Order: sequence, then C-alpha cells, then structure tokens
Amino acid sequence: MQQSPVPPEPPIYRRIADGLREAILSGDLRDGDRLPGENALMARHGIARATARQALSVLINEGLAIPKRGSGVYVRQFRPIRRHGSRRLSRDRWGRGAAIWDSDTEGRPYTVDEVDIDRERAEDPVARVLDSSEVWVRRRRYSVNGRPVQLSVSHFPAELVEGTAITREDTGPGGVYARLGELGHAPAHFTEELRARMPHPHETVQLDLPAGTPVIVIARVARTADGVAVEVNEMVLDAASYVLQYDFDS
Amino acid sequence: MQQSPVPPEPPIYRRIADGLREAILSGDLRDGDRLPGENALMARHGIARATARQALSVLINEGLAIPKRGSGVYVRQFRPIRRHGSRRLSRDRWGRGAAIWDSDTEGRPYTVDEVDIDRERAEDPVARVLDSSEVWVRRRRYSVNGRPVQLSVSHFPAELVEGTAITREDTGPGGVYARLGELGHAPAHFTEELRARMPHPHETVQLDLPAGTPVIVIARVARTADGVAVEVNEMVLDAASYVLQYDFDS
DNA sequence: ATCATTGATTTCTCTAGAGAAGTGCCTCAC
DNA sequence: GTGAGGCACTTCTCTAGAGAAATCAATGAT
Repeated sequence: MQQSPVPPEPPIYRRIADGLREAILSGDLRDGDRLPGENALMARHGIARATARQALSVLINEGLAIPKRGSGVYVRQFRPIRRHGSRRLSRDRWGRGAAIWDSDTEGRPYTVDEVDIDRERAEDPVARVLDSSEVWVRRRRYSVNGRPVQLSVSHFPAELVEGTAITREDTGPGGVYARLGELGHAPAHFTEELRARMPHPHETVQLDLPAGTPVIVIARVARTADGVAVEVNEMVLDAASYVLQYDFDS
Repeated sequence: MQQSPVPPEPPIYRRIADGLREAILSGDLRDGDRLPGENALMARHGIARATARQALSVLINEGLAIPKRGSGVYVRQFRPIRRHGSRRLSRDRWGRGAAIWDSDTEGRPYTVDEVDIDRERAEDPVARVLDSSEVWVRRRRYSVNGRPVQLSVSHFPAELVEGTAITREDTGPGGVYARLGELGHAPAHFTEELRARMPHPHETVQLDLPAGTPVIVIARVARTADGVAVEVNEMVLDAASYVLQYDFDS
C-alpha cells in the first residue's frame, strides 16, 4: 500500500485557530481588538468548552493574543524599543527611514525599578571569564512607561572594585564604566553572546510576561584595551519589547 | 478589609509542572530522559487526564520537553551553533574558553536544502531601503546534520544584478558578495536588526520546530563603502540551535 | 457626586469518559 | 534468521458539565 493520498484535515481546534490567526495577520483584527471568546466559539461552531479553549490557547502560545480573565481575549500589540549594540558605528550616518522594523524612537525614559548589590562567590563561567572567584554583583530591573522590560545582572571582579562606588547603589556620574575608567580599567572591547528562549517562571513574574513571549538573553563581556575582562553582564529582555541593532564593517 | 493575607496556592496542574521543571533544571532528569506521561501522572496524583495533559503542556510550551506521540514525553536537549556577527573583530584575540555559553565548535557542515530564485516586486520596507521597486530574491533553507536550522531570504536591486550569477542557482566562487564586488559594489558596512518571537505556522513546518521554540529573526542590510544598500537579507533561525555573537569596540 | 453592592459575563480549573492514531515490542509463521 | 501481524502503551482529540475567580457595568445608598 502507498501512503494515504488524502492529507488528513487538521482537527477542529486547529482550523478555528487558523481562522482567527488569519484574521489577525491580515489586519481584520487589529491591535487591542477583542477576539471571539470561549462562549462565542462554542455557540458558533457547536463545540465543547475545552475545544474552544484549545483553539484560543494556540494563539496565546504563539504570542498573538492575550487573555484577560473576566474580560476576554485580545489581539496583542507590538511596539518595541530599539537597542543599539555599538553606538560608535551606528550614528545616523545612513539616516533615518532606513530601518526594516518600526520601533519607538528613543526618548522614552528608562527607570530602574529594583537594585540589589552583593558580594558573592562567582559561578563557573563567570569566574573563568573574569579570572576571579569572588565578585560584586549588581542586579537591576529596568522599566519603560511603567512596564518592566529588562533584567540585568552585572558581575565585577571583587578585588578590582572593592571599596569603589560600584559596590554602592549610586555609582555616580557616568555609571560603572566611568568608575572603571578612573581605576585605569576603562572598557574598550565588548563581546555579546545572544540567545532566545522561553522564560523561566521567575522571569515571567519579574517581567510580567504574558504567555507566548520569549526572552532574549544577552551575555556581555567588557574588556580593557589589554584584553582583561572587567565585567560580565547577563541581561534578560522581554522579546516583544525590543529590536536589537548591531552595526559592523568589513 | 485588607487584601487576603494567604497567597492562594497554585492550581494542581501548575504544582505538578513546577515539580517536573525542578527535576529538569536541577539535572535529575537529563537530556533525552523520559518524563512521567499522562497515565503516570493520573495514577500518581489521582487527577483526570485533561489535568495531567495541562501540566505537561506547560513544560512543552516552555520548550523544556518534547512530546512524541505513541511514545512519551522527553526532556529536550540544547546544543546550539555559534554564529558570529563581525568576523573581523572576533578572531581569537581573546582566546578560547572565554565564552559564556557552550556551543558546538564550528566545523559542522552547512547544507543548502532548498533554493528558490525569483524576480519580484519589492515590498515596502525593502523597496525603501534598497531604493528599488523591483528585486531579485534568493530564498534558501540551511540544514546542519540533516536538521533544518535557518531560512534566509535575500533581496537585491533588480537593475544592479540583472544578468549576473546572482540570479542563478550557482553563484560561483565566493558567493554573492564576490559577485557584488566584481560589479564594483562590494559590501563594506552591515546593519543587523534582530528580534525574537514565536514562529508562524509555515516557519514551524519549514524548520520542523517543536512547540515552545522561538525563532530569531535577523534583518541584515549590506551597504557599499559609499553607503548604498545592495542587499537586504531576512533570516529566520531556530532559536534553540543558535548562539549569536557580536564583537565591537569603544 | 461618590462609594459600595449586586449581577451578568468571562476566563480558569477540574472531573469523567471515549475513541483515534502513532510507536515499539513481542510472538509466530516461514 | 527474517518479516508480518498483533498487542499493549502512549499521546491526541473531543464531549459534557460544574464551580471558582476576576472584570465590568449598572444600581442603589449615602
């Protein structure tokens, strides 16, 4: 026997999800619009509640819709912030309007929600890169317009920054990089390693992420002109809130 | 009245999911191990099938587990490829062992699965950046070890590349960039815009993605030394298969 | 006018059961 | 030995129903 020549048609919940997705992607349903809810889908298609929920959960896990308990299911909106890798190269040499993706022009105020500073024993990869078993750790959460968008954990070699403003909440003008400069260890080279994955539960809570939202994880290593690593910074970004931009030559 | 002082304990399905996640993240369950399935969870916790499924679906949507119909649910593995942004800067100046995340050392063979070349009318953002309403489009799929990992769609201004090898399947030695160089339009500056999101259905099919896997979308613009855009390349990467690395100064 | 309460609507959690469909192993015929 | 068939086990899809919990608007009391 050959393989069945009829492509088996997809299950009900998927056909319903496909229809709704089509409506969203085609623009029939726009940012913030209300989708037909469980009851509406049950009535219209003559299906059980669980099946209607399954259809909606497809869109929710795809990040296209957001459920609001007691209210309804709504089309999600996407209005990201632009984050530049290397500032030095990305100055408006090639002007505006050249971007592929829309993004809110800078100018939105970043606020630091939570700060937590500690001296700790360094974990393995960090210890190896910084060549130091003890580190000062600065944990912060950033928000824009009241919405948390980024978690950041910076590590510094303990002996290097001991007693400086880097170990205090207020790092002074210019921030930690200015302080490192004063110590004769100004960062000159950066390496950013970048991944995307689904968030862990504590990240979901701290960033207030709806289902279906990945996070972008950036591990940045800052080095002096001599190649000595002076900072390891692991950032966790709400992927729906960011467009990252990197510019380079050659 | 004050707010309820008792934090309401999470629902059953979530407590079960938390337990399993703990086992995975702590290493009790390792790559490829089999998780307790629906029947096991039903028996052990005295719950209905739907509730057991709900617990498992949490882990599946988090990308921690992969269901295999007729067989079981298994712990997912993560062994990414490293992709370098700027080759020029990232030469081993700062040696090996300095990376934060493990990744398979290069050397794995890329293969191009599918190629599709067409002359088309350019869509809006591409037309604006390339300053050209007609483009040649090269669509490709890349695989590593037989697994598809990346989709890539390159756009070139039609008048610029008309009649060259860029419009043919075999672009010759050095690829499209060598051909652009021969035309006097060698790429010198690159801008990469980068997002992460859940995949669209056709991406799920083409990359054979399990649930809970985000994609990384990179829009790269290549420009000549004069700042003229000569290529727009939109890439879609399986996020579980990649670590991206960018190096820059200042 | 302002605030508390009520009620309708909505999503969320869970039970119980049933058949379909894919996987993998074992047995039996050859 | 080797292959075919069957069987147990697994995930997948769906039905029907019920109560909990959050939201939102309207109503009523102050």
